[in-house]
Amino acid sequence: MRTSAAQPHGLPNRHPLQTTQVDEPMRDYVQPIGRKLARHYGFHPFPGRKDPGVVQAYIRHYTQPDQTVLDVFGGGGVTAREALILRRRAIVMDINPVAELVTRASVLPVDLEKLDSAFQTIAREVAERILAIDEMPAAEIERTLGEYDLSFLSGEIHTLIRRGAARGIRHLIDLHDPRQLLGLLLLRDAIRAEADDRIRLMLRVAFSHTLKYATRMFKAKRTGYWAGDSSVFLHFAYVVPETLSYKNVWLIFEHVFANVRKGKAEAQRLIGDFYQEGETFSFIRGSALNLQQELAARGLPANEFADYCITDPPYAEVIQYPLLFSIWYAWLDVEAPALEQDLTVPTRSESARREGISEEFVRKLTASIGAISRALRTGGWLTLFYQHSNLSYWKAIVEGAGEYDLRYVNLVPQPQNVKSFAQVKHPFKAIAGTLMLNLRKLPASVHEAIYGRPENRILFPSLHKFAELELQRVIVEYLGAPTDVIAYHVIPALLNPNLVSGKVQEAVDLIELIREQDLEPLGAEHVPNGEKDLWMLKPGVEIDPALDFYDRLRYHLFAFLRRQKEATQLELHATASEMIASEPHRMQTKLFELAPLLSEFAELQDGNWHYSPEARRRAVQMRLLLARSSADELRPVFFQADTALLPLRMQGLSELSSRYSQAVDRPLSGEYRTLQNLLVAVLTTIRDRFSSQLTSVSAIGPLAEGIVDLRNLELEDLSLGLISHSSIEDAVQLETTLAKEVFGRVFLNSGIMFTGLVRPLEHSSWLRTGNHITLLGQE
DNA sequence: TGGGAAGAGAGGGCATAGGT
DNA sequence: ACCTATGCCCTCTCTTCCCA
Repeated sequence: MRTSAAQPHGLPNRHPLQTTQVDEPMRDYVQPIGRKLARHYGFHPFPGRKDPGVVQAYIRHYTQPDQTVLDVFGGGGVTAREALILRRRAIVMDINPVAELVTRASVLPVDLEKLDSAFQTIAREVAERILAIDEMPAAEIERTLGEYDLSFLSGEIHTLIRRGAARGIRHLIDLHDPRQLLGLLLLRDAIRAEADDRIRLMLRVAFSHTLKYATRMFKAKRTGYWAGDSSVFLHFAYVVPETLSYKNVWLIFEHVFANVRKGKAEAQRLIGDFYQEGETFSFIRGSALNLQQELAARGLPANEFADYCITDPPYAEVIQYPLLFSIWYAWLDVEAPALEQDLTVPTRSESARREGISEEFVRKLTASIGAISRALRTGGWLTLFYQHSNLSYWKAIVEGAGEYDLRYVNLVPQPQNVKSFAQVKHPFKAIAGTLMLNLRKLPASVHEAIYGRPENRILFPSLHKFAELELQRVIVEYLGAPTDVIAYHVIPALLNPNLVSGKVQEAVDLIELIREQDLEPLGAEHVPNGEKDLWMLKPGVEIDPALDFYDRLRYHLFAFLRRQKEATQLELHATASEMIASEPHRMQTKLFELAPLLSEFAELQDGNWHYSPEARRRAVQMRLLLARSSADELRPVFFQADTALLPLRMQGLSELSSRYSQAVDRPLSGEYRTLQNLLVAVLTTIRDRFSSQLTSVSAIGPLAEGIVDLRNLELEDLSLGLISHSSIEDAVQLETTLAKEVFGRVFLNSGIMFTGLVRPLEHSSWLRTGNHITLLGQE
């Protein structure tokens, strides 16, 4: 046991580094906000976009305004935009010149009136001529094309991105129908004539966006004029469908320009005058491998300048970015980046595939992480998006990072709002989201003092380790777990990140193996009142420190009390102290009462705590309702409640909880969590504001009858038990207030449109008829 | 060992309804 | 007229699995 007698009261100081960074990593997933922001979606179809809500939440958590956020694989520029909007300085890097074009264009201040008049000028110049191409005889098109220098499209398309029907296509010029080609040339020259650099930049973004529709790779759908997609974004390859989906270049440009303008206006409104080139924003075109050199060449500080880095590295050869963008490089007349400087390795050799990991890629990725580490201040965080089924890369990243003082802290599974058709088709097998890898730049000793992890320990070097952690998480979070709960939680977790590729039996065997090693049932003599037996961790098993500290402490006390059946306050304090002492950095948090933790599985009688299966059941149901949701901040509010009304509310909530867990199986799971969070917010607010007037909150109507589509949740579905001497007038008044204040407030806070909830008058008439409100499970 | 079947993969956009 | 949420639709290549 570690002690720190040198410090007063035996409490160690905060770790010796005076950093401005938070010690706590992000621990929970973020509610994705999807594609509704015009500044990200519609502005440019740059592939690999990340959910802006996730990026926002991470930047907010890890930084303060005016601190510096770094992204060395900037891509479409989400990090840059969100950082500036949040008033953080952004330094963004990418090797791809198109990434620079899109990112710069989205954050630069642009005079929108000038932009509009520039568009009008171009329209006057070429709109009619481009529209007339559709009526032009083929021979005349050929003759006109002959006047242009088309050598910029003579480049050969790499075989790695040429697929299927596109095998008949060899050069970039083959990708266009002659009419598209002529239209694009006219448009390009008109844009080139624009004198204002920033306006021209915006027009070039619209032009590059136009390229998505103006190639033979675009396949239109039967419905709608713009419906369809280009194979570049659909398959990350050049695929040409059998039938040509031709659209006139001017009509495309007009359509696309409107979207670009809309996204620009939105970003500009939010960034305002915070943008200052070189001051609050820098874009560095170059390879992440050369971060320090590129910064130094621009007279920028190269080391220890960034407070936080969030980035989404390419993963090996999944997408061949340097090859995929060749059509943009040609049309935008920008220099293609050198292949050897790119991280992705353009190879598909059989041997590389069998080995499952490309050494060259790992070497480059590790070097990039080294460059990030040098750029970070000590104590700074690095968040990596990890979306790859091959765990070898994961291991390589974590091991490699340690060499640069970047140490693994934790990992958060992050669901995405946007579901691929693969996910819709195979909800339990396809990758359901991203893993967020949080690392921190700290010397090993400090890192261990804070996070209690030996530096050489890799969290998930194997499937076995992953399964072990998931199993521990279920047992620790839910205070022991019966067999079926283990199966229902751990197996999907194993299947979800695609670690076992549908090999359910293998996962089951693995769980069985771990169970034999690490778990034990407590035995019938310890199970009171016919309670289902719970699997517990064997006493010697070390609980993974990546799990939440309070969860672990609560579990520790739970396991102790379940063995002892009853214990004095003193014994429990001794047990807790022993565990806290093994993690001295925890002592700095203010001394807390054990009672709230204990009350989740025990009752106080005659000065002794007695194990109570009923208390555990209630607590677990609450945790299931609140578990792993962004409503985490609400959790303490619930458990702090010290009023006689709590049991009744718990009853209603428990029932709701079980209804909702049935609803999870329905194809709603995307919306399910949002609505669950919403409901928790509603109920919490009701509790906070109206507890003096209410005796209970429970579910009625469709909610009480069975599985219900949560999207149809309405005020009537919540039953409010009024104190007995309330008059009807009081009730109506209360409802009106609820509808206006509670649901209105939920709308404001969560940003979720839920106007259907506000129907006070109808609900009032329901009350006036003298109906009794039925509490669930009672008369 | 060969052949066939099935699985899986860096999402995205338009149409529509219903609201403001 | 405009905004927002929701519904629905869309690919082809390559690997792995299964069975003869």
